[in-house]
Amino acid sequence: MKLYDTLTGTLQPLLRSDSPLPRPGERGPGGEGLRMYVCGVTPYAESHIGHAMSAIVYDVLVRYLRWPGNPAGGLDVTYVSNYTDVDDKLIDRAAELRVDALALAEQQIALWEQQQHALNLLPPDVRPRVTREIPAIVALIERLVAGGHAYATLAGDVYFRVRADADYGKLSHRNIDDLRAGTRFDVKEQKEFPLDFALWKAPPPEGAAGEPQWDSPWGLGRPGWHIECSAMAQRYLGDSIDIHGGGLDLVFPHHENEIAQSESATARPFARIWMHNGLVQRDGEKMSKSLGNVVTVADALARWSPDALRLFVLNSHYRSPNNVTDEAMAAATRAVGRLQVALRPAGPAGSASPLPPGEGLGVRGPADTRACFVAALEDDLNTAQALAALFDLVRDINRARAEGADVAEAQSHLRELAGVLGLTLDAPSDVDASATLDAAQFSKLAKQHAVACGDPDVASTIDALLAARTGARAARDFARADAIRADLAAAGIDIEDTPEGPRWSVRR
RNA sequence: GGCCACGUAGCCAAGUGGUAAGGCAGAGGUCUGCAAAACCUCCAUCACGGGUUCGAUUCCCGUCGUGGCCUCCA
Repeated sequence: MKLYDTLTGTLQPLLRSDSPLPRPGERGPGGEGLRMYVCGVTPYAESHIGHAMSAIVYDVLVRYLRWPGNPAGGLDVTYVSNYTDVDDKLIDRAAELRVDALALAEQQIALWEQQQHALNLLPPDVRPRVTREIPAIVALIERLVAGGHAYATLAGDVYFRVRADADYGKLSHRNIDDLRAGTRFDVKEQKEFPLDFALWKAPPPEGAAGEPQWDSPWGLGRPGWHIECSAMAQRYLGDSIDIHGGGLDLVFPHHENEIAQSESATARPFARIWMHNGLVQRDGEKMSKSLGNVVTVADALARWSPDALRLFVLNSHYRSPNNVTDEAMAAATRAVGRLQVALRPAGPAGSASPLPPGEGLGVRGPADTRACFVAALEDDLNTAQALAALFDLVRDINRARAEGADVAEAQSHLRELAGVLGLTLDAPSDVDASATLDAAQFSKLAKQHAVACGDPDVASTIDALLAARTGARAARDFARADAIRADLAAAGIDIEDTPEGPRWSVRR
């Protein structure tokens, strides 16, 4: 598999002959498999669809790498993603809300974890939090100070010495002079150099009201923004990792500073591949609080299914910006429906197909679909192309089924490949969905059409109405049949007549 | 001001030095009592202007436009 590496600006092979990676169940030379670290959220406010997009991208990468169907035969991946639960924004936000900063973080983390589950995101193997990693962070800072890469000030802050890092700027492809020209710092801080950044922050002179703080060799304080990721990646994955991921907006300064810290401390390459996902836009504009166009994960889940959201994300390349529009989301919703329809059982049992499995499946067939799917993902995780292969298989399945062929095998391929992308394709049960509809409205409909129904629940009422419609059709009373259908449609129930009888579904 | 991406059909969006996947929408057809679903067919010359090349949407330069980063951000 090749992935685009921000550091070199090129596609890099993930698996190199000089660094054989272990298979599932095996242990690598260092006792670890493929090591992947992804920068998680700062839990100071509700997560938005940008966080969801990022999480979905890395989720698919992990699923694919672990999938036995990939050319490497499935890899043992250790996936670490952090929570930065101590941070300026978090402290400011807590002060605004007059709540405890750590409590705010706790609450937001709980919400986001619930949403991650709803989004069918695999939990990372390790979810470290800054507040629980202070010793590792302090140890790393001490190491940097000892090596001359950092210095403490009289105020009790510790700064990273950017000028001591010869290749500072290599990840974001800038040089110190360009960066310096753009600085807007007040130089009242006791920095040696304007670009030096904080590793450890002493409480402000006016007092650290409500700020979390810990003891350290430099006095009370808290970690700076970037050091936590260096420390946590190192603790859980080692000095050198295989993949480091995050949003494109983290390239500078966050990842630039991480690479500076980690490599200054260890003198070893920090990550083999730096992966960055593009950012979500809303109607062509950046999502931001000031524009008031932030779509939270809760908003998104209320409007669109997890599969639709995921398909929307995967329909474009992970490095491109992804523009969320109502129209695009509606298209994704319909597309998910198309995948679901292809997975419906072929027909009534007993009408067993005379064709052996695999026959009649068009020119492509499941094997070719798999090959296209794999080739697409091998090439820098081209999920859009992988999806195209899935839709080709959908067409083949529908066509073959119409011809009476046995499509069960092809369907299981479709289900498996969709699963690699994290698509569940489980349509929520219509009976369940109907429970949320207005029962009174439907019983009124039943009365209107003079249909008797013993059970008051919506699903039973619909079944009774449908039975009446079927009777009307048999009697060629199409006016009555169509009136029932029209009234159900007006109430949000769609009807399809199939060889097995009428099928109803809740319109979403 | 500095750095960097991108600009493909009505919309979303892959991709390639030799005339462009897929999804949604639309048109016609098959099926259906009529629909729906499904299937078949149709629907773009790739922002604009130069250049390199036998040939560019794909490479180079410029223009315009959009977006990102440079300060917090997935």
